[in-house]
Amino acid sequence: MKIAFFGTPEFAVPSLKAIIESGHEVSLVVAQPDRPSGRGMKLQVPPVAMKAAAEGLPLLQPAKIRNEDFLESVRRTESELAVVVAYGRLLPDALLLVPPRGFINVHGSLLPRYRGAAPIQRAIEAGDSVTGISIMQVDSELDHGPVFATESLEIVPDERAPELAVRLAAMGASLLARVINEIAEGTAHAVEQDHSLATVAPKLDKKEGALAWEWSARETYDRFRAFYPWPGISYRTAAGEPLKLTDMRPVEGEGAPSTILRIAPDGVTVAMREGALQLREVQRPGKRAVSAFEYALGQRLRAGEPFS
RNA sequence: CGCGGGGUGGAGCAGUCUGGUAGCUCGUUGGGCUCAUAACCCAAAGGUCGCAGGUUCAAAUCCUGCCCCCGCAA
Repeated sequence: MKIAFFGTPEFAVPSLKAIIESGHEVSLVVAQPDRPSGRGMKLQVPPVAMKAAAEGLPLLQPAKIRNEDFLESVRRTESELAVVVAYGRLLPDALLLVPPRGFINVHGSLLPRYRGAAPIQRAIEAGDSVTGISIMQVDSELDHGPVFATESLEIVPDERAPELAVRLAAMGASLLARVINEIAEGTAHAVEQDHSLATVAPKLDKKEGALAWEWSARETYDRFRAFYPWPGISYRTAAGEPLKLTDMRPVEGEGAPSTILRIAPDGVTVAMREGALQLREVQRPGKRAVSAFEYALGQRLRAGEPFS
């Protein structure tokens, strides 16, 4: 089959690779445009675009996909099927109608749970111990179409979003390859989602990473794992300066929230609403990340006083 | 030319605005005490204050250029 591929970040690369290796023809790769980012605002090439270039595949990085020019260039590929994995934009209905077999999507959750932009992070944030991959037919509503296949994956206790994303991306790629073959053979079967069970996983917002002392140690740690490395968990010190908490773990302990229970080389333990957090590494703006112990030394923090 | 912060004994920081004997906590070494998980007491060693140039009687501190590290934003 001729297959068009829509995707942008690292998460989508294994799926693209799986299609290439499946022997089907990748007729076109579409990724978001190169965007300035990072210090100095240098132009960054999305991982999928890099992979496409390295494989010598036809590549488009349109700024707008809601126009006739773009639709026409997809039509010209005469693709039978299109695959979308974390492309980063909603696809217009007119585009969905172009390939005869439509679009299928690799989604990082067990649908109908966690529809939306950040399924992996939201599963970790919620403290879930299991998540998974769903391969579904794209329809005009967000992550709403019938599901061809799912596979679940255990979230290991201390796992952070990037590690889980890597494992899910690999799993998604092999499940995708299987579904594509079933579609090619005509044996694929999609089941409508139970929409009454649907939940939404909105994209992460920077503000969500602002630590509140009313959080329990457990909640904080789950958020930390979900929001790592971005937006991360940060705290505003008494001096009004933001402090990123770049490594932590929940520990036993109790006290008035924000009280420093212990300062030791392996970390600074601070009481939360429930339980305590051992802060292991922190980072001040403009500074490199240092162990929480070193931070405490430099800031002259003392056990028994509030953390700042 | 996107905005901004920082480079001070081994570590983390203060001191820079208002030039004039280099300071704090920790670590290290030696000694005492000892049940000591950073945090018992005493003492000591250890610094070309990122690099180069300039201003000045005098520069960590003011000016210029360069190198390195990092945050924001996306």
